[in-house]
Amino acid sequence: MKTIRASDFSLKYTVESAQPLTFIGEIGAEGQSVGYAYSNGYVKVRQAGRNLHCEHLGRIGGIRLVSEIERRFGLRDEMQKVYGAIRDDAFLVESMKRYPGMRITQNDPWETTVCFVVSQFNNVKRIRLIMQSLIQKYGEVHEFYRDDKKIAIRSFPTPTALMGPEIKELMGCGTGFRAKYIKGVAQACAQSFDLARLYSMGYDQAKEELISLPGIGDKVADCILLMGYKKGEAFPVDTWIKRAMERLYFGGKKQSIRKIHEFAEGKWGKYAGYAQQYIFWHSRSIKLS
DNA sequence: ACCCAGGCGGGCG
DNA sequence: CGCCCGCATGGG
Repeated sequence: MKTIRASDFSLKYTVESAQPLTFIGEIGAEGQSVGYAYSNGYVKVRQAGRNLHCEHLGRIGGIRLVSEIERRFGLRDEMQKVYGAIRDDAFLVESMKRYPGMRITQNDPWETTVCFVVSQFNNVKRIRLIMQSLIQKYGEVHEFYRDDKKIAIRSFPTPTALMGPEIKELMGCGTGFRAKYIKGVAQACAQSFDLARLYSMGYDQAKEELISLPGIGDKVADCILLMGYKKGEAFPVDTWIKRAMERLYFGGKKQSIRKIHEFAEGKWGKYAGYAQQYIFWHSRSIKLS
């Protein structure tokens, strides 16, 4: 068990706000406990005020626990700079007031890719169900012992595990018409496409690479770049963001996705991803229409 | 019954 | 480019 001190951080808002949706267990009313499976291990994090209590079972990729938690939950982001950069609008100020400490997480690129391929033309609750269903059906089981109690955890299925099944079979997990994309992306990532290569690429090039994969377009690519690779200039434009941006900055007039990208890049630069997250979660919660 | 959900691919002008 | 359509599935 390790304890990390963290200010300007809310585990609850961070995990609830529809970022990659594969955590284990529920966020309670207190909001303060969450578990994640790793390729051969399990991490549990609980927040009590400014203290973040972390424990792990098994390995977590050979990385130090504290360092991994800091990286994953965005604890190294300088929130005062973030807030300063996006505080130029009443809507954003209100969102920051409602969800203080909501951070952009950084998740496994492969898991993030599948998550946002599944997200297209779908809703948050069902995305969570589908991801859990894929894990249950195709994830590898790992067993750990704590206090003589056996704990079994399934990790997220590898590309190889998801390229094998027939499309019909993948649809059994509720993936619908996205099954063919999942299979296609899995095949590419298992054989020729190296997701790890994108870490060192610039935003534009990495985005172009991702869009070459089946089922990944402008919006899904931005989600992967933001929440898988932590490229801060990524600005995913979904239906909520498009509506909100048109209303907030274009007098309610319809805009093309490209126009919205240009505006966001000019206004927020490398903090655009954070602006997006605060606009997205707030407009969704108040059902801005 | 109808509408929508963190879109994408393909076809058209 | 921009526009339009179909697409699986489940919940309001």
